[in-house]
Amino acid sequence: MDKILSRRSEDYLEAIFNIQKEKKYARVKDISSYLNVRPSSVVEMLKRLNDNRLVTYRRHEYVVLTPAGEKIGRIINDRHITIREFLEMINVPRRIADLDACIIEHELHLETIEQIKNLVKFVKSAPNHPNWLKHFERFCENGKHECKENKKDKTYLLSIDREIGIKNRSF
Amino acid sequence: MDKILSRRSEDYLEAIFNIQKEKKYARVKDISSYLNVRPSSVVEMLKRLNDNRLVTYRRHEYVVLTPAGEKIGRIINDRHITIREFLEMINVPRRIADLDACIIEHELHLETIEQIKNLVKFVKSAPNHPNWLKHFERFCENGKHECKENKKDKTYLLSIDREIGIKNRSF
DNA sequence: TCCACTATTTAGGGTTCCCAAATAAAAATA
DNA sequence: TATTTTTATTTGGGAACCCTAAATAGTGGA
Repeated sequence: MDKILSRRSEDYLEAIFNIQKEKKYARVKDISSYLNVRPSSVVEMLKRLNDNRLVTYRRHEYVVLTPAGEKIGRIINDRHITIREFLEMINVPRRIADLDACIIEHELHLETIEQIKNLVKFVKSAPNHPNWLKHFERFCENGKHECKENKKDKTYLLSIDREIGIKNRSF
Repeated sequence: MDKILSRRSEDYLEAIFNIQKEKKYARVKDISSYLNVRPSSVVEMLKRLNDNRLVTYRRHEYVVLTPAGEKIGRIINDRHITIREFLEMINVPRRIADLDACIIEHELHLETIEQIKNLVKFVKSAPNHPNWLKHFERFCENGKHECKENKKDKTYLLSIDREIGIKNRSF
């Protein structure tokens, strides 16, 4: 399942996907203003996407995603959200997180996205979630772990070692 | 400090940077084989980079990075390493981590890279570093945190809360 | 019907990269 | 040094992608 589509095509699909969430189907004008390009550019792209069976497009009528197109639109959108969430989680400012998500949503291998998704879930669902983040924030500020090497840590660590089956920890 | 260079130009700078680490200066042939392109393509690019004062290039002589070019080459390479480290840390297979790093090393905002770098440092230097990773691995496998809600955890969490100044935790 | 809005076609442009073939220069070797 | 081999450069072209302005055509509401 190699990369067929240009990233720009994916942008269009994502745009249509998002527009469709609001209004049964997208019009050229909608897409044009969503992506900040001229209508003629949209029409050109729609033809391409239509040829690739990613949208159903008939002149002067409507544009809707085919199942294949919707799948891609959804995936790209999902990646966007995942990446943005991850970046925000590690304190990248929202605006930048969003911009960077726009870029890399197109580029990453499945495995990579999957792991980022896992990481986000991991941190979010951790029993000490808000804590982890606070901890990280402090680390960003002063480069140090704040609760290093005290007794309770060791107790805790050893208790986990036991749980997950590590035998010898060298502190 | 906006983006001037194409990602491909950055690839060339990174290539030259890496070649220079071995052999005072890079030759057309070296770059050509490093990037898997024909010599004529290299020459063309070298001219462009020379015009932009990113390399010093005289025909039939040598190619070296200018300070400006070296700075970029180093930055891109550094990003590559950072991103790859991050991806490997979250269990993306090495090959894929490397490929994806190749792509996104060009694209991200400074702030984003900075935070990824911080994250890697944070995890690596954590007192319970290998543990964190093991923990994450398990989570990837079964989607659950393995040491949830036991007493020792709570003790640990509260101890950290105290340290970083959180008042009321709702378990 | 006529206007205003939207969509489409046409024709063209720009960027970025790449390559093959011919040529030229440099290096190696006889 | 002369010749061969290796490397570099120039020239000319091309493909992929995306975008636009201007002219034209279609659609729906007043």
